Amino acid sequence: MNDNKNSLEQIAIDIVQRTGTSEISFRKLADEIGIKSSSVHYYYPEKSDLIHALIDRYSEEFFAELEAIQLSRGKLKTKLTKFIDLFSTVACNKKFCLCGTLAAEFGALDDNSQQRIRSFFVQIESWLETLLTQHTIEIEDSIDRKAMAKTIFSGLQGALLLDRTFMGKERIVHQKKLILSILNI
Amino acid sequence: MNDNKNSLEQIAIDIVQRTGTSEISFRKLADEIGIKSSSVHYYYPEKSDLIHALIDRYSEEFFAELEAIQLSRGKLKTKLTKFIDLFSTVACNKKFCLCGTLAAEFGALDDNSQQRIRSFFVQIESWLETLLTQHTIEIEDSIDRKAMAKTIFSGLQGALLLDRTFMGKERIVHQKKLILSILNI
DNA sequence: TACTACCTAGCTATCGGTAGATAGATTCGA
DNA sequence: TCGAATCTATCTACCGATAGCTAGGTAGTA
Repeated sequence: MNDNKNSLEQIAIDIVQRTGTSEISFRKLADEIGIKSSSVHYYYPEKSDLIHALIDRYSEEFFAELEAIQLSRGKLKTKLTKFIDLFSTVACNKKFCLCGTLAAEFGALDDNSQQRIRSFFVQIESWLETLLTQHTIEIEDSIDRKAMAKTIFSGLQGALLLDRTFMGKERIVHQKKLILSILNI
Repeated sequence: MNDNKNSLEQIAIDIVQRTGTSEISFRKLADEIGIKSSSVHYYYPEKSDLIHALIDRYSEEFFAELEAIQLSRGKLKTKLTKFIDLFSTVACNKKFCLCGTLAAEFGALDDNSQQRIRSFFVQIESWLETLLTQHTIEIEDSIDRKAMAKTIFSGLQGALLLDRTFMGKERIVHQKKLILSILNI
């Protein structure tokens, strides 16, 4: 990918995670790297094209991290801790999940963006469910893997949203303790 | 309060809960009730004044509901269920918490709005902690009331955010089961 | 030659916000 | 009690800034 295009996406993703889509504009992004706004339209004809690219890129990067966790050796507890630490890092950088941010302005997005965000959430919940299933002998049979995956992810998203407003990671830590406790690991 | 002012706030709160602050404009709000945008500035000189009013009003209405729950008779389980049902209702209306929405665009807000949102979250967590403390004999001593309050609220906020994108209330239901289960009530 | 990655220049629409006017209601002193 | 003054809630008319977006040009590369 072109250097400028790469920088544009990085900058845009960062702004969205901190402030939402209303704070990105073609002119502002162009100014950041010293080109003209019309040149940004060369890469993304419409703003919705830019948003789609941001979601796709953020998803790819996030799932690459999940794959690394999946491929690493270790117990369920170790892998879940690595997963949760991803959220702590985001909170400490005063950011929120890109797709979480967009989910908060869901009604303002086009259908295509909405579907991409749903897909992002579904894939993460699915990854978590797979993780719990692969380590199935480490947790009790009575635990509903699918439901637990959804509960873990939504709990962390909420904790991240709240923690960012307080510039800490307290709630994520509490969620972590709760998760490890109910899984008894 | 004046009828028009009242309507403006109701409409604005609804829009923010569905789409975020970028979708409200003085002209749009004015059009909705058939007045001119300059008349909206009569009530709210600047946009930030409007946002502050929305947070204050939303907070008041929410805490009125919490007070009603607090004053009702019943076990902890009953009261917690009523609390959680508040979130289910919001999700079913395709909305998200107003302050949650604003928290997602936190970096774009003025200091005053940020402080109001923090205060909203702190008060809710405090209300929950008080609830757990008042019904302290119904749950185990080992449970950290303060931490549990934060965990319950952040979990529900995340579940609400996610459920809205799927137009359901599945994750809220899962969170509810988890909460009642770990409290053993 | 054709493509990539920019540029200049400008369009229309909308934004938040302001100045100043006005009709009707309210208040208040003579 | 009546008229003057003031207040409330709106209006018209406008401002400069910024938004997304487009047409058409160009230097360098493949």
